[in-house]
Amino acid sequence: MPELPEVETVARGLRETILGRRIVSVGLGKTDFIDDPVALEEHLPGRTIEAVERFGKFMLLKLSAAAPTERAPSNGNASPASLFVHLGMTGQMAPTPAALPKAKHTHVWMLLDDGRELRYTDTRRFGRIAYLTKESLSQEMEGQGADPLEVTKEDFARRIRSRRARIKALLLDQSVLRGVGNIYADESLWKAKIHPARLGAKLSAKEAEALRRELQKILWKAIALRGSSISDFLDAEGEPGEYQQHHRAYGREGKGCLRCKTTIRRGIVAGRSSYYCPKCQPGPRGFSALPLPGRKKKGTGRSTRNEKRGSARL
DNA sequence: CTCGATCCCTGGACGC
DNA sequence: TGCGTCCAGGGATCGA
Repeated sequence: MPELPEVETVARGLRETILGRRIVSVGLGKTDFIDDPVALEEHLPGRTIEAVERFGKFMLLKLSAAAPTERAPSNGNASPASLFVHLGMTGQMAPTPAALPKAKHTHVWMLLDDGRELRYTDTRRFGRIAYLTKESLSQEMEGQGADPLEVTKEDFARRIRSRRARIKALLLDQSVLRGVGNIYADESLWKAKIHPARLGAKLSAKEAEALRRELQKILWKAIALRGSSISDFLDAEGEPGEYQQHHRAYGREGKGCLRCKTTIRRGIVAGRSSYYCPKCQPGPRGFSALPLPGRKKKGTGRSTRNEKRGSARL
């Protein structure tokens, strides 16, 4: 699940390896999840990758204006443009020698002028890749929330404490903050001792500021460790990150809290699994955790279908 | 405004 | 060994 630190890691890797390269041609595999695959074939060839930027959870490969020669004298290719890349859950983007066989689920490959191919693979196809003009780019950008690495105390408090949604939902909402996903939301809430199901408006100014600080510290540290590799995240060099070894809450259901030894529990907040310490992070009234995936003992031992709704209404 | 439900998609884990 | 089911989750969308 590439979140901000993982996407930043990929972007840094791409900056080291593909800047200045020209795209020669584009090949397409399965394209049913791509908005406009033809635009990739039409508008990418001939352009140089001049910059790689990260914005929240997505990347922008900034492209030069295409040379106005050949059979495209001067159509839409005359202006700079961008290649938008969102890795979704399982997306990977990496340059590979063109001679090497393509990995399964390689959906887009861009032949570069040095004989490598910039390949986009995405097992589950939750990602997104699109050619954007200046206009469609600015349309993408509007509605994006604050950069969590840069957001000020005042701005963060305003975005959180004025809202009646659960804090977890707010952290995940890309129009509030761009780049935070399930892992770093849970990690920062644990560190700041705030229960994921609490309402944004119910956080004190002090709590909101603690959350902002911990979130920033965690994100910077995760970037330094090249992100978390929990399922299949690999950076542009095909290397996993290391931050998963530092998770304090995420994925630790049933294990002891690293501060107080209380058993870490899991509940559903904002439709997502949320891991928290019931003692360090006191929950709002009525919130109940999912039953621990326990031993099967009496009867069937199978938990029933409706037990899984461990969320709770406030 | 906020919520849950549903869909998209594949692979890994698990029960039998 | 194999089959069925559940689950992971970012984001869009729809109805309550």
